[in-house]
This record gives sequence, structure tokens and C-alpha cells, in this order.
Amino acid sequence: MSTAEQTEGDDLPWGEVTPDAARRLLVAAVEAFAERGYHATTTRDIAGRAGMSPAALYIHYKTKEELLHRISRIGHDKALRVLRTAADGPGSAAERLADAVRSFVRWHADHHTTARVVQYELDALGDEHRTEIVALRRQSDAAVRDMINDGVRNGEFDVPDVPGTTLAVLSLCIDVARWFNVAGTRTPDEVGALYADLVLRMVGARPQAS
Amino acid sequence: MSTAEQTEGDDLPWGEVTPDAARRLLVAAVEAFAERGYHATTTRDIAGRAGMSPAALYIHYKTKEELLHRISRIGHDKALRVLRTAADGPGSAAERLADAVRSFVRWHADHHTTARVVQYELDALGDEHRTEIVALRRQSDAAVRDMINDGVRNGEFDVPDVPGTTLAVLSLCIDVARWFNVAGTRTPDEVGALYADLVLRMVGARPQAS
DNA sequence: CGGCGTCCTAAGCGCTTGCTCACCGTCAGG
DNA sequence: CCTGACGGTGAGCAAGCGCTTAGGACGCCG
Repeated sequence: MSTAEQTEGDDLPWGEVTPDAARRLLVAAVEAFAERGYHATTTRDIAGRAGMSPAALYIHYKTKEELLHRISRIGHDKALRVLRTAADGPGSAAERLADAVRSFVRWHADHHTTARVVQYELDALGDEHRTEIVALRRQSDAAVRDMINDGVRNGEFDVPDVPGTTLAVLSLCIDVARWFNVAGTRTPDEVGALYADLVLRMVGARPQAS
Repeated sequence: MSTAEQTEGDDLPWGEVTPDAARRLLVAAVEAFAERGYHATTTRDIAGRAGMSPAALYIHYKTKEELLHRISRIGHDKALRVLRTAADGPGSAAERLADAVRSFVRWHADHHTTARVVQYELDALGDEHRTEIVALRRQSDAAVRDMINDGVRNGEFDVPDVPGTTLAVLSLCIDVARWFNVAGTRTPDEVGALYADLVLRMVGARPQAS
């Protein structure tokens, strides 16, 4: 039962989850879901990782599915905000797209446990919760598509199939959560830089000095 | 065993699974696993889809995990063969790479239920079975990397980071299994053509008439 | 001190899980 | 006819599941 280890760190990951015990449970759930998947994770496992009894979970969350929903909702919000910050920034379409991919990929690598739950455990949500999350995803799609369209309109990009390329770009970024490994040779920054370059090639951006 | 019959495996999806009842169970398992995931699927569900009693499953398979292993093994073998057929074919590096991506993606779209199980349910395998499958994946990785290296060596491609680009190409192709939907607007052929083009851009292949 | 709300636990309920086992219909060989 | 192997079933077991409930420890206010 380790105690004081809280406010340390810059922007601690789940600071917005307010009752302290609820946050510990949620963090434990993220780890367990990412490791074994939602259905293979038991409420006893989650509570155990948080150093609590199985019943404690139900004081803060109505069901196990609500826990997943909370994780998924917050995770999608954060990822979407990261994307939009770059997409709505200044600069040419190529600069904004590269920036968006770089930071979006970096987020998926840095928070690959969260991202894995958020991106790959969607089917475990109930119908209502899933449609809510799908709506958030469509917003990510729109953000990327808009940047590509901007670049096509002003001649920066050469893209025959904008919706298809948008799909591919997002698919590429999201799949980082599946394969990224902390023990691997690449840092999140390196992957972000690599992917930003690859995406610029995909949209046929003219090479430019920066 | 079969001598020349195995090449007919493309006609009937799971023709190589020889006891007829065993094949029906396996097909049912593929559908169920793809729909709900391995852990959320019950043996009663699988047997029910195959029109049999729950106990029938254990006449042909020792455990539920063995069923997943069989599916994963056969699926990976087929996907790898598709990749290699194009990779080992004639033509320039660009032609072979485009061909490989096109057919690999088409396979993942055509058999997206199987591919989903094969690519995303790997963690549900036991340790032994998982390492066996991981070895197959490394062979896919090598096949793609070799093609890219060929293109770089003879000046067809411009690729600063070959291992990273290899990873990205495979990631892009594999993720097709996650999002592809039969009810969607794109056919497997269209996705294959789109992705072949995108990959050629990623490796900096000089544009060529098609 | 007692009363009360908050936060947690021990115990366990009802149900489902992966899997087993005693048994049975079918059919070829004698 | 019988025999026995084969491929199947109905019933059910032990274990584990998500979740509930009665009650205890603790702190705050009077």
C-alpha cells in the first residue's frame, strides 16, 4: 500500500478523474484492458491492481462497461484535441498536416496503453456509448480530410482520392498503438517524424526545406 | 495427405480442414471471433452456429485456444503466400512492391473476418502458439523489407528509413482488416489499387504510367 | 459522548464459463 | 444377427464471472 506519489509529474495522465480512488481504479483498468483486452479482464483484477477489494469498483462506477466508456471518452477527447491543435494552427497545409500527424502519432506512442484500449476495444462498448465514440472519430476524420482538401485546393498536394487517403492516413496513425513497444528501438518522437514524412509523401507534397 | 489438392484451397475458403464437421466448427469460430472477439465468444456460441451441441467441439479440438491457433496458423500461411507470390515474381522493385501490396490488401479485405481474427487476436494465444505465429509475421516483414531494399539499391526508390518504412507499409495493410466493411463503398480491388499507389509514394518511386 | 455520512470490505448470490462424461444412433464387417 | 469404432448428444461439474448487500472503520459536527 504505497501512499504519497501523486501530484508529481507534468500534467499527470488522468488528473481530471476527481475522486482519488476512482482515478486509481481507472488507471488500473487501463493497464489491464491494454494488456489482456476488455473481456479477458476481470473486475477482481482491476480492483486488485488498485489495491482494493472487488466491491470498491462499484462505489465509483456503475458497471465495468462504464469504466471502459470513461476511458474511451477521455482518451478520444485528448487525441482529438491533439489533432485539432495542429490542424487549426498556422502554416501551410503541408506544415499543418505534418504537425498533426507528428503529434497525433506521438500521442499514440506515448500513451500506447491508453490508445490501445481507446482504439481497439470499441466493440466492447454498449450501443449508446459506442455511437457517441464513433461520432468523435468522425471528427478526427473530418480534421484530417480538411487539411488534405486545403492542400489540394491550393496546389500543395496531389491526391487523386481524398477520402481514401484520409482513411489511410488515420489508419496508419492509429495502428501505432497496436505495435508500439516501449522496449523497442524507436522513440515516440522518431516515429512521429518518420510518419509525418511518409504522410507528406502520400499526399504528394512537394519537398521543401524547413 | 493431399498432394495437389491443397492448391484448391482458394476455391473453398477452408478446404484444407479435412473432417467436415471440424471445418464447420472452424468457420463458425472465425465468424464468432471476428464479430465479438475471442474472449467474448463462448464455446456454446461456436457450436450453436455450426448446428451442433457444445460438446461436439471437443471431439475435434482439444481446447478453444487450439481452435484459434488453427485459424491463426492457416490464415497467416495464406496471407504470407499471397505476399510472397508477388514479391518473388518478375518485374521491377516498384512493380513487385505494388503487386504485393495490392494482393496483400485485397486478401485482407476479401477475408476481413479471418484477417481480423488472425491479426488482432494474437494475444489470446498461449505462449508457444504465439511465438510460432510471430515467426510467420517476421517473414512477412522480411519479404517487404527485401523489396524495398532492392528498390533502394538500384535507385528506383528513395527511402531514408527502410525498417521504419517497412513497418509502416505492413501496418497500413494489416489495419485494413480492422476498418474494412462489406457494406462500405469500396471494393477490395479499389482499396488494393489505392494502397498500392500510396505505398509507391511512400517509398519515393518515380511516377510511371499504368 | 452519540449521530451521521463517506468509503471500503467480507461474504456471497445467481449465472455463465470451458470442459467432461455416460450414453446413443449409425454403419461396416463378420 | 451381433460387435465395435466413430461421431454425436444431454446433463452437469467446478470454477470463475459481474455485481450486491450487510456491516465496519473513520472523521466531522454537535
